[in-house]
This record gives sequence, C-alpha cells and structure tokens, in this order.
Amino acid sequence: MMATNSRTEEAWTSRARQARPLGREFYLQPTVEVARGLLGRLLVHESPEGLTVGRIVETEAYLAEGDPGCHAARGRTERNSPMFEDPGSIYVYFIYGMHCCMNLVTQPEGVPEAVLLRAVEPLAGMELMRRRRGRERLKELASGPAKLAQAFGVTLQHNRGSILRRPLFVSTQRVEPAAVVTTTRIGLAAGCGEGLPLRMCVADSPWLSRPAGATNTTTRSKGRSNR
DNA sequence: AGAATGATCCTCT
DNA sequence: GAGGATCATTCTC
Repeated sequence: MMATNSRTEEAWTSRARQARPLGREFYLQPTVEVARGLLGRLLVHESPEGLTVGRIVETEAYLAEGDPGCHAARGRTERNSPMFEDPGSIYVYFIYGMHCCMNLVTQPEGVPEAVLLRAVEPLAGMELMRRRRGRERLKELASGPAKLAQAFGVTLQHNRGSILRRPLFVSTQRVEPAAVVTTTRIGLAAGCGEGLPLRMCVADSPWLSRPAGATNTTTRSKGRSNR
C-alpha cells in the first residue's frame, strides 16, 4: 500500500510530462460547462522548484450576468481586470490578507467570467506541496482554493498568465468522474449569490474542501451521518 | 459537529 | 478605513 504510492507518483509524473494542455476552445464553452469539464483533469505546474500534479475535483463558476458574487459584478477595476482577458487567461486574487486563489478565465475577451479552482487530489510533487504548505497530511495540501494555490506555487505574479501552455496548464487527458454533484456556492457574503448552484465537485472524492453535500458554513447534519 | 477568532494586506469607497 | 470567493486553531456542546 505504501509502496504503491511512490510507484503511482512516478506514473503520474510521467503522464504529466507527456500531457498536452487543454486549448482555448475549451474555455469558450459556457462557463458552467467549463467548470464541469475541468473535473477529473490534471492541473500541472512545472515550476522552477519542481513539478506538482493534481486531479481537479472541485470548481466554482462565476458569471458575468445575474451573479452578484462575481468580482466583476460591479464593473471593471484594476483588481478584476484579468477576468476580462482572453479565455485561458489566469486570474489570481489576494484575499483575507494572506491567501491567493486561482481562477481560469472563460468566454471571449471582454466577458468577465471565470472558474475558481477549489480543490485537487494531490498526485505528484507531494513533497514540494508539503514544503510550500507547511503541512504533512495529504488531505491538507490542496483541499481548498487557497491551499491549492499555495501548494502549486501560484501567486499574484501569475495574473494574466496563460493556462493554455506550459509550465502551468490543465491536461486534455481526463479521468471521467463517476458522478458530479452541483451544489450552492461556498463562502460568499449574504446577498452575493451564495445560493446559486455553481459549485461542481466529484461526488465521492475525499479531497474536497467540504463534503459534496455541504452547502455553506452552516452544514446540517440531521439526516445521515457515517457511523 | 459547529462557532469563534486571529492572521494579515490588497482593493476599492 | 472597511471588508473580503480563506485557513488553522481553539473553544464549546
């Protein structure tokens, strides 16, 4: 069981090395489709520090119309301007004084829509992720948008970069999720579209920022528990 | 299992 | 000057 892990890490490393980046057309699909279509794909970063690879298991769509939670909901600012760039652009924002979150821009230039990467399953480069995160447990490496960005070494410097080519890209290759669950979004302030069903996750994945069923910080646990 | 809190700083009013 | 698409820790039930 233990030996299998490093064996598979090697396998994922070689897969990542051979993988091809997903092209521009993918990010021109409706943003919700992009959010859904990203699930199961590899997020790869061949950084100077080393390689990190993860399987995307949780995303969140942000829309230009009817979505008060979108950073561009009240027009263009310096901060959100990367959202208006070409599809396949990277939008990173700084939040809560300490964290960065990574979004992939969708839609033609001028239409501010994007998908927030919320969680990945660590597959390769876990030692580097541990170092960047200052945490040992696999579960804590990338099970949340800011954790993911930190584990993959993504910072504000990546703003306006491209996800369409190396060293930072999403693979065409995909492990089709057995089931995808759509839930309401997480973490938005009241009145900011927190009820919109725009969060996508791989139903049975243990690597999510929250369980697939969870809707908000107030998780209800009346129905069924495990054990 | 859930609520409260602190860390910490960019971005906009 | 306030607030935020978060995280980890600590507290209480």
